[in-house]
Amino acid sequence: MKAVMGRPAAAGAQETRDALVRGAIDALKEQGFAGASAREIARRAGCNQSLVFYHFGSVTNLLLAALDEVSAARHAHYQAAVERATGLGELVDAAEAVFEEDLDAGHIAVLAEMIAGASATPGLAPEVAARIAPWRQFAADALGGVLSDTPLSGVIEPDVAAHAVVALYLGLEMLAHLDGDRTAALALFARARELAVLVEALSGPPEGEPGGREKP
Amino acid sequence: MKAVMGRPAAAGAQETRDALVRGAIDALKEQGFAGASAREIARRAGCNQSLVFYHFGSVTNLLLAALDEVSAARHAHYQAAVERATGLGELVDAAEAVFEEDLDAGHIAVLAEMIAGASATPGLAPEVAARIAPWRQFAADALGGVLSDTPLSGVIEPDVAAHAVVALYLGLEMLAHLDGDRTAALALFARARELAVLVEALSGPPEGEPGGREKP
DNA sequence: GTCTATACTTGGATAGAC
DNA sequence: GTCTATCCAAGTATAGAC
Repeated sequence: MKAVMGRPAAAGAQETRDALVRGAIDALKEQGFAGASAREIARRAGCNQSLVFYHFGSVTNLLLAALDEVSAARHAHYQAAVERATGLGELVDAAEAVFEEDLDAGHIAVLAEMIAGASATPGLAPEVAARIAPWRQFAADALGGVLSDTPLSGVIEPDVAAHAVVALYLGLEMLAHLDGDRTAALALFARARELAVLVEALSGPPEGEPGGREKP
Repeated sequence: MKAVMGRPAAAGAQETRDALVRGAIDALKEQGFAGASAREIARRAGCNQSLVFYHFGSVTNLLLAALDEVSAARHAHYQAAVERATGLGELVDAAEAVFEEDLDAGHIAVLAEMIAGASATPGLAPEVAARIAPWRQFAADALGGVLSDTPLSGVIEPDVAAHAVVALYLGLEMLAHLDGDRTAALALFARARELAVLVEALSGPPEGEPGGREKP
């Protein structure tokens, strides 16, 4: 009843891999790229340092696996949050909620530290860049779907704005993490919401959903 | 004819300090926080590794000195560029010009790497944060002076927007540096300029400068 | 002030026992 | 698959000669 599937027989291998990835995420979040050593990650994972190399070949590969994990989890989560948003204001709401979650979980910190650390390790930059491209694409899709109904559609290109959103997201995370204070970022989301509803008002109420919402 | 002033007698001391600071800036830019070691910096400065500790006490102190140097140079330069801008559109122009200069000189990279690296070294975060506060303040002043004449003055608070500007600046630098391509950032500045002149048009032409500019 | 030499520490990576 | 033991490279920092 064992080793019947394609999965290798040994017990706990996947658990160890997961623990190492989790440890890498936490290490990047709390100690940065420079502090995310094989020894530190293994300590957090509760296993031996050599397992980093057994399972991932190198520390760099493990860090990239951590970035993959975060990217996949985020993509699914963003998708769900954004699909619920019907207008620009709701999109800002979704962005704020997701921003706080990411901040707590250290997801954006992983991204930021990997970008900053890419300068140190030859060949790492393109790998990181390839894993960021989907984020930009996703932001572009979300913005494109919402901006089309507003007067901004003529002056704002979704992919240009998406680049700004990703950059802003990154910068806000770094500043918030630096001084352990996210109130400045939250104030910004609040203002963005005001601007969003202002723009929505300019575009005029669409034919659907005139006010009260009734189920047919 | 020597050692008459308050300056210590020895020759070339200040030159060495400057070379080390310059080496630290370049190392942070090209190899990141993790690659900015005493040995690497000294190699770039063309001197011995031990001089880092003689002049600055520790690598961390040298990196902070590099951040100080960049901050001071930037502040003076921004001031001059912003004072020339009379409207929102010209402010965007100034921001773009300064952004490219900073990108080339590695100034923002120093900032970004120090923020990212602050997680690795205990006690570094508040030091870095203290050196960023003036940037935010400066952006707030520049925005406050320009926004007051536009319809945005009611919905945008200068210090909130300043935080966003600093964060965006940081994020754009990181992304541009990551894939060695600043076209996405430049496209963003182009769109921002369009939006700026659009807002300026909404606020109506002010009494001064109706069109042609004549010297009285 | 600058250099060489060196002590000490940490980290990446591999070999081999279990 | 996991551990211990170990090698080697690189980094911080200090001491002492010049």
